[in-house]
Amino acid sequence: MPPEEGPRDFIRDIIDEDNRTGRFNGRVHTRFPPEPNGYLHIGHAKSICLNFGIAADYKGLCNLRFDDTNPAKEEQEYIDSIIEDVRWLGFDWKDRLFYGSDYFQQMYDWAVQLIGAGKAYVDDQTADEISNSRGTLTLPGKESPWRERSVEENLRLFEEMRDGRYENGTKVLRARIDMAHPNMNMRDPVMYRILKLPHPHAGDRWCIYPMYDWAHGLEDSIEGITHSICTLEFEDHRPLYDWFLDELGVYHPQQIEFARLNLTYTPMSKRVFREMVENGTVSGWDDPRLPTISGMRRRGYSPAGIRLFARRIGVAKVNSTVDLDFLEHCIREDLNRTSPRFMGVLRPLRVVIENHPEGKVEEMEVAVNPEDPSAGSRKVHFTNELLIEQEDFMESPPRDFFRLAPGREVRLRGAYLVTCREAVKRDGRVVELRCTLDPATRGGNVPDGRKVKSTLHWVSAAHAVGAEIRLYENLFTVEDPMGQAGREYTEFINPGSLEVLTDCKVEPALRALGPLDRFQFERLGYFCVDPDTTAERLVLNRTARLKDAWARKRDKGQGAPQASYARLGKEDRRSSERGTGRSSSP
RNA sequence: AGCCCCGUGGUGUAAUGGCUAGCAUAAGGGACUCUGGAUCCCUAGGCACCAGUUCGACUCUGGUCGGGGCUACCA
Repeated sequence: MPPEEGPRDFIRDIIDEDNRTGRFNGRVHTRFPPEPNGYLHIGHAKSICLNFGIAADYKGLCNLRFDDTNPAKEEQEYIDSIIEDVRWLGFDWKDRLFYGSDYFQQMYDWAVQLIGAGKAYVDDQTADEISNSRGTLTLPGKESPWRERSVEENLRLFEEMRDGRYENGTKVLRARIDMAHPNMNMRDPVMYRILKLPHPHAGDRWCIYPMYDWAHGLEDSIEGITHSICTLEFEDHRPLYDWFLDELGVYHPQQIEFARLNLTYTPMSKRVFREMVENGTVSGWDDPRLPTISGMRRRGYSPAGIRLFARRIGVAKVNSTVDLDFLEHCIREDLNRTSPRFMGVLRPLRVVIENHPEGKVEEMEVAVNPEDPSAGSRKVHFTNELLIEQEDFMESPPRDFFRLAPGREVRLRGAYLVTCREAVKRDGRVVELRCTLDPATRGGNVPDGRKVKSTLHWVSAAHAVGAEIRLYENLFTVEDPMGQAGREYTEFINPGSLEVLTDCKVEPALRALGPLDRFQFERLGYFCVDPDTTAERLVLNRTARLKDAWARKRDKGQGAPQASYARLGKEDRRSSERGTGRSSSP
């Protein structure tokens, strides 16, 4: 990993101070500790980049550790996907892939130690009784009738719990702290529950499992973590994190909390993703509309773009919401400098070049990436029958429309300047353009220096290959679908979040690309090859549109101030309203 | 109501008692361009409020107002 230096933040300040005082002897050791109960998303990516990024900045280490203490929710499938996703993001934990469940024996021994010190006890109350006796935010809780059991009895009972002598829910081990504590987390929290369930990593060795609060600090301690970075909702848990470590007298990392990522138009919850996957709103955890890592990968987002985003948003303790546009901006920034260019036509319009002999094929040399001369050039075939974008032609254009119109001259990218002589119509619809080219402008160069207002992308009808192209829009119609008072997020699902175009025509060179390969269709946006692609069918995903000043100007003129080119798909909608024919099947 | 955390342009962030409050993005304008892309330039826009400490406060203290979190045998 390159250093990728970012702005300062309060966490690095804390680390600097610790280094200055020698608190951890100059060590910096973080960890990313997901629970394998779902797929990772952009919010996790922020945490991953933070933890691995800090380790890199300070020449320290960062572990990947599964916080797998609840076999009722965890699965191997998730373990596998998390490993794949973190690696894809570009991070390397070397030989430090750990599982909290590998420490269960040590945790058990420590629990015994706490019981021995009179700091933990076995409680026979039911879950309801425990909950009801916890008190409220303002009222103290009531002590359990089992709170004063002898150390010997607690030891025996705990051992019997471990040995499977009791059924689920009949007993728990609790820390003996203070049922009147103003911090609810300190009111004798549960440390172990009985769960007669096999564990995806530990197998069937255990039937009691530790709770998060008990386990997490111990995992950090065992691994020698210096700075245990987590999200804000664990702030109230820190006193407990500290209490366990102090009572045990073991190595004590510093927990630091930061604000989790919120994105406009984007729920960030495994629960919501799961529901959308299960009820078919999206096709799976890797649906390109989802902000899961796997979804973004399939959408065509690049690891470097995501890392750039994570670095730029910074980290703080204020709850905040980042504009989804900013994520797209960062993705575009990376894709712009790395993507090879191709031409492809989403909604084809036939163009016949009248003064170019039928059957004559010219090979044009076009740059692969104007941003990167070292990428070289490619060849595209030019013939007398071409395909251009329907929306690049208007029969009676407004003054600020720069593209093709009857009598207008434009450049065909890398080919010739052409002039539209006639628009052939059928049933009132423009179905073909008759154009002539200026032979002096071969390659797109203009020897006499005359200016044309625009350059269009095109493909040779005879050479182009068909493709299915999937266009994505925001999954939701409002910035905060979860925060709409009294209404369900399901009411705000965007029915137009996916549009499938099946009659697209693209450069044949795209055939050579493999699954997930990213590229730019000039003037259209960034795309990638969907894994659904087969030998017969090329399937492409639109990752993001290019910025489109014309679409913005046009939409503004039509009095649609909120219509962002990036959001509402005005462009697509309008072209179908115009009746130029939408070659899509919904 | 008790405990904890947090308030800097529209949005995301920087400043560590001392230059004109910086950067990014979004917005408006312009230049340039074989992508109406990219790039470059310009403009507008902010320290929640009130006291106090200090030569000097975004920064320290107190209060007010506002926002968030916490009552799982989840993490």
